[in-house]
Amino acid sequence: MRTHYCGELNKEYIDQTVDLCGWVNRRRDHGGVIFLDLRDKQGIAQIIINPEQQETFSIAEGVRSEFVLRVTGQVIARSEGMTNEKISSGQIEVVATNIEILNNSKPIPFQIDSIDTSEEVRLKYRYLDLRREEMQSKLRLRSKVTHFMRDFMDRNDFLDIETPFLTKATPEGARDYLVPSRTHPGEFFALPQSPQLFKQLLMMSGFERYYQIVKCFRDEDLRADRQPEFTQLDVETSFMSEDEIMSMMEEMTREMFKSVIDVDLPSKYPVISYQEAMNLYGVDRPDMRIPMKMVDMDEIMKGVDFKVFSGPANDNASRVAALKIPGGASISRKNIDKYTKYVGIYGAKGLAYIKLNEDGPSSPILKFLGDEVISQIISNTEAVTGDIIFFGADKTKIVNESLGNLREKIANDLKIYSSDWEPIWVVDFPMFDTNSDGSLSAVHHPFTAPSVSSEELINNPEAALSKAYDLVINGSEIGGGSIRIHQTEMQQTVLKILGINEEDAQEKFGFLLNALEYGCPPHGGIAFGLDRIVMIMTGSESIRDVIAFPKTQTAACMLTDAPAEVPKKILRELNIKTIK
RNA sequence: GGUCCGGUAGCUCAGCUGGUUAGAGUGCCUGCCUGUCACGCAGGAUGUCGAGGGUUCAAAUCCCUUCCGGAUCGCCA
Repeated sequence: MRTHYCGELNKEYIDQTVDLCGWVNRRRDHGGVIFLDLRDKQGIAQIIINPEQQETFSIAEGVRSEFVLRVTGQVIARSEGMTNEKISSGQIEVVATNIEILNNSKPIPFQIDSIDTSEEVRLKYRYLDLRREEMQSKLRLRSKVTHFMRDFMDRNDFLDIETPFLTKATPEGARDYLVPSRTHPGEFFALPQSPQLFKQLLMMSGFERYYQIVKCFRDEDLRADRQPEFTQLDVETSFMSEDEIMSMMEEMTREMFKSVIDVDLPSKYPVISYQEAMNLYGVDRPDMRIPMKMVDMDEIMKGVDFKVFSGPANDNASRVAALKIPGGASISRKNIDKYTKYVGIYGAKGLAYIKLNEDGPSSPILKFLGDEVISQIISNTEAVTGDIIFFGADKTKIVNESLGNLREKIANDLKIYSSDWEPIWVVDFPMFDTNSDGSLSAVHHPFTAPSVSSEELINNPEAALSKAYDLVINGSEIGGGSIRIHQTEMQQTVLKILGINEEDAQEKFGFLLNALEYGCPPHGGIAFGLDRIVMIMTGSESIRDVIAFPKTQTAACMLTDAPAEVPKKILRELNIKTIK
């Protein structure tokens, strides 16, 4: 139907006769001459209709926004002063000799070239929202990313193997999405939270290198960066060490950033331990673009006559830490109140601070600390005039979370970034987390290998570290993986520590335990969050902006109105009775 | 489950210390206009003020409940 795309036309096509197909982006009717901006997937071209072309002109008079047209015309140069720098075809225009209306359009609920439409409306008319150039380019970039991933994995001898969506509920972890079985009354499949066990089984099957770009499902509350169904690049290898896997995945991400958005990531990504990340940045996914670190104040504060600080400083489960903001003395009282409120959501009871003004330090807590302590604080934080120092003093978890998140919030508010792109590996995660009831749960997942022997593990599980690694870019956890347990005894030990008895283990994933006994190779892998990668590459605020048809915060689809009730007859077939 | 913000014309929003017939911009419709590119000018139509209940002589406005959207804590191996 077409010979060219609107967006590709430029001076080189002058005098050519072209057939264009697309949507009417805008119509400008001057009475005697009509301009149409015709839009296709490549861009926009201006069509001009002169009254001499009587038939064409009368068609153009009836054309409205978003009509679908096929336009035949001649490319001509625009005369000086009439070019449009905003569009790629702005040097030329097309004189229409014929217009065919392929379809008309009702007036659309919002303008395609306007961004200020509520997300609610955008999602309801997602097919119109996706016509916007911003959305088109984000999904184009997403396609480039997946294409690059497949190409890289294929070049490195990885096999793309599909795993089931209808599978078995996993122990621990997130809430499962369930699918009723018609043929097994009262029984349910679970949609996979990840293909974890299947990819491990593929290693036991001898494929050695597996990958898949695959949907995962978790029935948990949504966030700006969390959807109930999301996509992973899932990878598993045999006979590769942690270092070998990390270095290969580094190469993958480095080449990907270069090829997709022309960004040069460092030739070697820095590595930080979980413990150090928590101490310095308060989070396990540090944003290394921010040139600020937390400074430990426990030693300095142990003896001060100020219980708010000395209490936590002398308690092993607590800490006192400082966060210096360069140039932060200009932060207003009002904003300090705002930040105090902000850290409150993480449980902090207050936010002490010292401002370093021209005329010396100023702070409501100066009188409690004394000159010597204050000068120690200033020297330890390397603070200078014009800075502000914030303090956290509480349970370690509260201090880390409040100062860690405050660090990111202030950096964003004040635009304190030392660079644009900073990847970092976080390693040496603990194996287990202690629950409120004293029981243990896996930090990564129950198949992650510890970096200690099974004797050491059972003797002191809380202290054991795992062979897990997360890749963090700009404070966003974009990938995580581990070396897996490949020996039955170790796997049983871990399950035992997690409080899963042998019977339960057999019932829940006996297949994996059995498979371990038939020559399971050492193996490990990683999974990348595709949506989050595309988010940071496109600078999107919301994960919904990089997914064609996303769900709202209540996990509903505004377009299709899913989820929906189903006829009683169908429920009966599935042996399901609803309570409500 | 908790906290916070929002819901008024197709869209974006103002109005909210209660008080005449609920406004603006934009879109839409009509007319005029031969160089615009967010064209311009003139005129016109368009509202369950998210829903339900309450207070009141009177509710978009105050109170309660509820639904929807968003941010976030918990949750997310």
